[in-house]
Amino acid sequence: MENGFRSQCPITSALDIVGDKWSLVIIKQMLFEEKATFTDFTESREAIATNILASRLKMLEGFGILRKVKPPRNRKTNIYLLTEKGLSLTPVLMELTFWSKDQIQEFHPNLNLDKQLDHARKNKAQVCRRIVENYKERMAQWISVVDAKKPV
Amino acid sequence: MENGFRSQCPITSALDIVGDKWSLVIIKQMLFEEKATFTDFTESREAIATNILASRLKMLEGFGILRKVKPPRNRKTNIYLLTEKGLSLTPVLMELTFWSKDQIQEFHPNLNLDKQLDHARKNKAQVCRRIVENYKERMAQWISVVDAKKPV
DNA sequence: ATTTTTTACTTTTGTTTTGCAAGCAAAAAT
DNA sequence: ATTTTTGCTTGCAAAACAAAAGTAAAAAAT
Repeated sequence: MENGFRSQCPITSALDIVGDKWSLVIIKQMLFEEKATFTDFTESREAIATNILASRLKMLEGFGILRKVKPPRNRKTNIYLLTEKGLSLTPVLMELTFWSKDQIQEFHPNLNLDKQLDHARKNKAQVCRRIVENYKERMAQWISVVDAKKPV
Repeated sequence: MENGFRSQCPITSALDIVGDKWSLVIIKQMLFEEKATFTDFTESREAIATNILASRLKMLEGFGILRKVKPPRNRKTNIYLLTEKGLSLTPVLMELTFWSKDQIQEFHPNLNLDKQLDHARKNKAQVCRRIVENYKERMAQWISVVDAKKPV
């Protein structure tokens, strides 16, 4: 293979990128929990170590799943934004949620489940679009005019 | 948390179970590549080490994602079968496939992509059902009459 | 303008998970 | 009865992950 991927299988190759303990958790925190800066992530109760966080953010940026922007009037803080490539993992995250609700409550009775999960399950495509739109609206403030002209 | 799960988040909790390097690959090999015995897995080109394979199979069995059966007339070979809990990960695997096709071909141009992926994307629920049915038909031979009476 | 705090990391030092190679006992095939 | 196959386990090296501390630059407070 000799390009870092285990095989030619699309599933295995996807997992070669996001199939570790933290990548999808980071992406989920961005998409659903308003996390956008380095400290946002460190303040989550799902405590990821800062060294791993730094390396995962770098790796995900390298694959174009997220990108860093500087907010205007602050040269220190970085805002991490999901790209289209990252946002297109939304269906994967949704299906993991459905599976969790159906199958792992027996091991973990205290799962925090959205009350509207049944609705989401019946309207997957629509709900997925709304999640992505909501994200983009929330994050629009961080996208400078000059960025907005480029394809994300 | 104190039950082995990182948080109450359904996504994170699903990843606490199948979010490692090999679990979903093993499940994929069972569902799509006819792997059913220990040596079947070891003969795959996605070479998983036997110690890890053994520990993952044990772990997945513990979570009820797969189960072991003895084929009639052979007391040595074990057949590993996906349960309903395992089969219900099919949508996750499908979405990973779609993401792969759309987003990682640029890093991995030689992906083996099914010619019918576009059809699958437009008929997700139907294709998912067919995949599961096909799996069950293929594996029916290993399910003894006595097992078949119990819920899978 | 100087000090303090915040932010975004890096470094160090373990520990755990993964990977490789070999070994092994029971069952099946010859 | 001997050889091969099957389903693992064991021992050790390498890589990933984790906890804690440290650091340098920017921002905020004084």
